[in-house]
Amino acid sequence: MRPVTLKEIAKELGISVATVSKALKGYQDVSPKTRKRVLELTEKLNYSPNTAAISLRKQHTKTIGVIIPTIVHYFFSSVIEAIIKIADSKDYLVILLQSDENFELEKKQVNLLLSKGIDGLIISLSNHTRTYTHLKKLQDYNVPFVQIDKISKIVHSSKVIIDDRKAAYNAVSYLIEKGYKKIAHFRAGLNPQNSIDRYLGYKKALEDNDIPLDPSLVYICDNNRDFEDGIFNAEKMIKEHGNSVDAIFTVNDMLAIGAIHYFRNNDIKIPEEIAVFGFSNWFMSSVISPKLSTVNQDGSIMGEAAINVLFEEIENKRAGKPALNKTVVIDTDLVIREST
Amino acid sequence: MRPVTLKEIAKELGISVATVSKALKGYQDVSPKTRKRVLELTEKLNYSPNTAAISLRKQHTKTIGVIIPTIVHYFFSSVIEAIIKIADSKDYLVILLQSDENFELEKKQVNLLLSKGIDGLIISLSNHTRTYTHLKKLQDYNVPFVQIDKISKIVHSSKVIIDDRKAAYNAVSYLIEKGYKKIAHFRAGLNPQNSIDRYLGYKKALEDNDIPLDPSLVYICDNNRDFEDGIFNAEKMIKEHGNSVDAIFTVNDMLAIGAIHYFRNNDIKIPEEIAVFGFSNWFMSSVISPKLSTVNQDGSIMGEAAINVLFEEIENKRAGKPALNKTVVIDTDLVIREST
DNA sequence: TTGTATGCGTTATCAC
DNA sequence: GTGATAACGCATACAA
Repeated sequence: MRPVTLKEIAKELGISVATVSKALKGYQDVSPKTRKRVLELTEKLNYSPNTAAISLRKQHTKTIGVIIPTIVHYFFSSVIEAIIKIADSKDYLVILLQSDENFELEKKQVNLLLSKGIDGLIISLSNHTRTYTHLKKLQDYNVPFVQIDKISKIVHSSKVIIDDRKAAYNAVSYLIEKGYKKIAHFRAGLNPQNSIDRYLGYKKALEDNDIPLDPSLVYICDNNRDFEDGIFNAEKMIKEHGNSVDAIFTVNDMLAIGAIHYFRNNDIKIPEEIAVFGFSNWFMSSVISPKLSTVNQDGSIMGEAAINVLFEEIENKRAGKPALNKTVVIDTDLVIREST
Repeated sequence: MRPVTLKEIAKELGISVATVSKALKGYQDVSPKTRKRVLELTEKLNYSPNTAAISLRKQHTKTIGVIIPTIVHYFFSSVIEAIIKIADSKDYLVILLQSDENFELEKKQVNLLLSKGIDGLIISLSNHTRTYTHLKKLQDYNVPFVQIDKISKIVHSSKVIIDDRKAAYNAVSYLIEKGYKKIAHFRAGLNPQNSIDRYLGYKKALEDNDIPLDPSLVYICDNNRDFEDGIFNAEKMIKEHGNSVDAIFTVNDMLAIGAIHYFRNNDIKIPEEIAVFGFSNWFMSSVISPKLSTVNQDGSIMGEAAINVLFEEIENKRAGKPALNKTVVIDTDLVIREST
């Protein structure tokens, strides 16, 4: 069985394709009687228009692309879920691609999506993205896009982010207020903007409280195995600093959980001997023991904001106006649990 | 800037569209000189063919659909990741939809995808799907699809599943061998095939070891808040049976983790006083304390199998052959950790 | 070796 | 109120 087409409907009814089309679209210049016949038959035959033909004709696809570094990730999958839900409710479909933190792949995927003719794109950059010709290309072709979470500040586009610096600042300030003095930081690689900003927030909080920054307390965890990295660096830290460190602020929850894992296995009490503060508020962080204090970063809210901004941009483009290039900053808050 | 078309290339070169098209497709009946000119110009102008036009012309879209009950879920997101990766490597795009365990939505999404003209579909049914006209419709329109994980046995299609019954049987048998005698079961709702089969495996293992099935030890957890459900039913169980129960086998890890949470908060020692055996091997299960024994169910492997079978079906259809309707059973194994 | 013509399914313009 | 017809961009059978 093949999908029924306008032509077949028209033939069956003994009228022209044009009339059928107009009847379906509710044009006023078609007689009620004809409209009724058309509607009945299309209903009966379960007609649904061919998307490719519409895309070709109307030059839009009603689909948007989403490129994300990793899908199996509590935060990102929440983002994706929100995007898909809202897109679906507006009859947009979403094509999901995973860059795998691989810049070349990311570039290829943008091109793929471009040739596919998506109506818009939501993208979170890989950790290794340092050139932006692929994003420029989107601009050249006038494809609306919004960067989320891991963004490039120098590319002009709409953005949805959290204020990483401020969030980190707040977390570390909280630790200091609580009386912790020697606070280590487990950061990610040198490149991702997130990692930089969270580090900067950490640094600023120390400065503002007259605690000198000790570079030997900053551990770079960048081999993409966060849990193991957390264990590894916790061990390293204890070797290098004994039990003098009284708190750690980690760039994400997984690293924190790895560290907690190490401390528990080595009978180091949390938070008595060392406090641990994470970042993201993964579901997991409320389930492990001790429950992790962390920065709450809500994926659903970010996803929702992203798709809404994207729709605004699409709307805007349709109206012939220039891109909005707005930046939405999502609120974060501190979730204090047992680990601090 | 608009994407360049064949027509423009042809005009620029002073040749016909047909020749350009053929040159690009590597047909032999075009002179090397012409081909070279075409290739150079398309390269320079960054030509990439319009997907809608190709879809319309060739009656395929090079995209497949995926419908999943919940995206934010370790197992399913692993499945999705694997599907996307392999699809991407074969230049197929994937449209992802979430049914949210909602049957009406699932139906609507199948129709949406159908009118979109996907080349194939991978679907995992919602817990509330009990009629299958939407799947039949896929068959009517001859759209290859494969059911995964949560499937309907009565719908004929390719399937990728695990042997839930056997896996559950093995888990419970292990518990019995270990000496546990009064083994409770936290199951999911009455409908999903998974839940039924795991229950059946549990039951069979008891029978084969001459342990009478005690219906009061089977708890139905079906309000979609697994962690809380685990806590709630653990409490209920203790109230009803005191400390006479010495093990629980749960239909998924989240439920197990909820139960563990309750036991720890109430100073019930695991596994000394009660053992807990989960199902799925979520990442989390190796990170909590005590580490959870569980059935390992690998999402990547299932995703990979699903997309490969789907491609086989697509290939098959293209060759004009009838659907394969093959069933792939993915191996599971027991991961024994600290909770048993 | 190249070009012409046709059709994929739909929409929109314009004539009737 | 209805119907040809062209166009969207591409691929292909056939003619030249």
